[in-house]
Amino acid sequence: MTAARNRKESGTAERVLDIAERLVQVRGFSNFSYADIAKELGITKASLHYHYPGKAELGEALITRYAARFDDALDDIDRDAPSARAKLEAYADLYAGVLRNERMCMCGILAAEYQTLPDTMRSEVIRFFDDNQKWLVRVLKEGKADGTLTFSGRAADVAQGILGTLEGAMLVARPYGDMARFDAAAKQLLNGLTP
Amino acid sequence: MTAARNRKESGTAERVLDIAERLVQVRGFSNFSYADIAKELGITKASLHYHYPGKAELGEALITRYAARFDDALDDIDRDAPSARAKLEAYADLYAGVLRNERMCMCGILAAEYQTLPDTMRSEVIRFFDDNQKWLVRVLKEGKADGTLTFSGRAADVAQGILGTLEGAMLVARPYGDMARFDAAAKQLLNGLTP
DNA sequence: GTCTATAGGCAGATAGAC
DNA sequence: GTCTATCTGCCTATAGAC
Repeated sequence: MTAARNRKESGTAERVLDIAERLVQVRGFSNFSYADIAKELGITKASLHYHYPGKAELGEALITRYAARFDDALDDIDRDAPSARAKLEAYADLYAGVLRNERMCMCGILAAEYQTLPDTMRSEVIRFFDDNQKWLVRVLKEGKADGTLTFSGRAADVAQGILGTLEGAMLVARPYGDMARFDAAAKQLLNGLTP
Repeated sequence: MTAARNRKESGTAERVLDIAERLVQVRGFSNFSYADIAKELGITKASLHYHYPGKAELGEALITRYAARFDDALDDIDRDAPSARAKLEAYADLYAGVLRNERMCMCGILAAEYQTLPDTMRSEVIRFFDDNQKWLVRVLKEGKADGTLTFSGRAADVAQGILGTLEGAMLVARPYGDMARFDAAAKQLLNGLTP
């Protein structure tokens, strides 16, 4: 692991991901092309195939990086948030931040396209959701312990509910272009988990 | 309005919609083609253009029929359900029935593709959501009156929350192929609204 | 690493015969 | 209404020069 790999080296491969990431989150995976990326980056389509041989490989790289960053964000929350309840708020804020950029959660939009995705991408989408739920389960249990969260039923079910609710809130709020819509949903969700 | 229009006349135009509807709900609007429909129906692509001049017109017809049927289903619920709470359960069951066929709500999947949809389709998607929320607001108010539902905050916000939660639960449950996942989310949602 | 050039396929769409 | 034939454009992908 070189120092360069730890820094934010913006080589071409990384810039390709930056552009493709936005395109996926706005239009969906099957609604952007190598031509779109090439045009924006100022290189040719053929050059893109040097970095990512096919669209499937590009897609895998996109999810991998996205999931890793999300994971880092969850670590940050664990470090900084003073309570389980605060962690959950920060978690909802992650989603809000994505929506504020007029994007959908990458794995949320990929879930909608799931039936047309290559197998490798499917597995990564599922893993993203599973990892999120694992984190949420831990936070829910912490919240029950520290008294900042309350819920009935299995923590795993509640975690799945939280994930689905936030994904759904984004999905529906984005066509309206209405952040308040998402915020209201997030607030209700949190209220339902508050003692 | 002829008798034929009231019956389920399965002329070609209608059968095209049947096939396209399934394709949209499974793959998404931009992931099926006239060729897919033609092949399944046993006619040529060119013939499809006679019934629906372009994909945009086909898309409009799809949403229009879907929304009309959904509206009918809501009327049925209003007629048959004994309480507001029962109406809400029946509403969630509508979604469950779609998911059971391994489909996504049509307007949910179109919401994910929203940025790539023709304007006319966009308006219809929004209208579908608006109509749903209007119905939900009425049911929520009925529930407060008949004592079968409880909630705090504005009914409109709660209605939006319900819609988003169910759409999100479908979105995430479908890749897992797990109905139980959706059912658990729906149950939690209902529990949160039960006195 | 990036280019030009091109292949091969599929998309939505149209003209015109029947 | 449905057909054959065809068009134009975009897609992913590859070969090979620089």
